[in-house]
Amino acid sequence: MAQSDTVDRILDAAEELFAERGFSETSLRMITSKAKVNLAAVNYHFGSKNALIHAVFARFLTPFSAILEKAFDELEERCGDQPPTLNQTLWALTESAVRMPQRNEKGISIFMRLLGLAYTQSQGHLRKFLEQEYSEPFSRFMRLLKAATPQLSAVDRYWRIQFMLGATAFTMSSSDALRDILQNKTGVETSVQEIAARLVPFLAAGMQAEDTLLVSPAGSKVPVA
Amino acid sequence: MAQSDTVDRILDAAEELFAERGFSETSLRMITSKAKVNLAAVNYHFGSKNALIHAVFARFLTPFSAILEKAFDELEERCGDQPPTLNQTLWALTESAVRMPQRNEKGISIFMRLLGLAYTQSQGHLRKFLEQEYSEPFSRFMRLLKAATPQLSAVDRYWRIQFMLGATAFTMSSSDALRDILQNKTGVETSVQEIAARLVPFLAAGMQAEDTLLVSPAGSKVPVA
DNA sequence: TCGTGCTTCAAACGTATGTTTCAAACAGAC
DNA sequence: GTCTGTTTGAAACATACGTTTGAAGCACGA
Repeated sequence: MAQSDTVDRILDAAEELFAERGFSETSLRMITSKAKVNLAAVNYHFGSKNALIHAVFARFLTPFSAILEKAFDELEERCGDQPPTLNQTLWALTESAVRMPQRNEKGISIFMRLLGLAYTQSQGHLRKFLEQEYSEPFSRFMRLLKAATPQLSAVDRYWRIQFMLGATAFTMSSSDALRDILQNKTGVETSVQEIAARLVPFLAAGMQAEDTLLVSPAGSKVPVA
Repeated sequence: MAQSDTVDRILDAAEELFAERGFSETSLRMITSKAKVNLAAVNYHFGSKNALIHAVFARFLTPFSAILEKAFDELEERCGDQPPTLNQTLWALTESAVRMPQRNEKGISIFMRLLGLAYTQSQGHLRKFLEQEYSEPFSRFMRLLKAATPQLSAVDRYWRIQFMLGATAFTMSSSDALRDILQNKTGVETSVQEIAARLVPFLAAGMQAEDTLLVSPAGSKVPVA
């Protein structure tokens, strides 16, 4: 049992339960009983439930952001003086995610769902934690996106990035369920890699859409700055 | 006070608080004190907290699905024998949402956020309720999407619809926060209508993207059926 | 062998939740 | 005015939560 795997068992159970049910809907008692660990162990090892949530994210995000930085380094080096294209940037991101060493087969989709929840559930402490700890790779990604889409206005780009985040987080967060539905309907099996392969062209096309309509087809006025 | 506006005051307060904080994070005591109503009134009028959640959704969705059906009727009539285009279908949806009679200025964004939460927070009872009550307009929308994208394989269409749902639900569910961030950064004000006006072209372009990559640029094999 | 520091354990703490109770207040019909 | 059914009110209920406590268990160097 070496240096007590209690910590890891708690993290594994918490990660899975949080992804399934959300943060407030998951109690420490659920976590500790799934991890086969005493209730007090969470507060002993982590201090509080919020700190446990942070630890779950840190265990994944810290190595991921390192891999991502390296991928961006390589990409920029390969491109020389001209900025990487949108497709290249998006692929660098998804490849980094897919290449992450995974604890189990559900690894990626669990974490995508957690990232989606982090954005969606208004857990103030989590947002603060993520912004403080991982602002650098995030803003670097934003800079690459900006360079890859010089034709967009800042406002257009801002919203389209939100749309991309949404499509990604949402799809990946429910990728298990969506895969199962498709399997039942058509018998088609789908891997996370395939989903990514379908997602990237969708995002790139949306990001580079030409027109932002000024007036809806039905005639209602829609002012756009 | 007619026939006791207690019910409406509860619904108003619940709607707003749910949108701000999510369902489990909002207690009945918060709701009743905001509504200036006795705690027991919720269980008296609605039966349970879950039933209150359903009532909040029903109050908006029932008239909305009626408006939506009418919009689809008109659209199909206008198009005669050929199916409505993708843009027309998406606009029929967003126009219906925007044209809904609103209780106050926050009306739409509150409800968009609630819809996002409904998809995101895994409240089993809510999902069941929505599927049972509003499956018809939803599946009609799916049928229109299918007719509008005959060039897509069933599998491609399936995934791209998920991407659209994700971008929409995610953006709308955090539209307030995203608007505030943009306002702080650039001073630009944004209405829900404007977000929709930016979202629709993004979705349409993504939906009609030409290529589904077979192999990632970095060379990893990504088999696509 | 003993003692020390870290870890586990069962139990309890205080607080907050959704729900129930039952009496008081109320409205409208007779 | 009185009766009847509906709505409100204050209080309590049982349960679940995150957290704390203090004793027991354990590993390991002196």
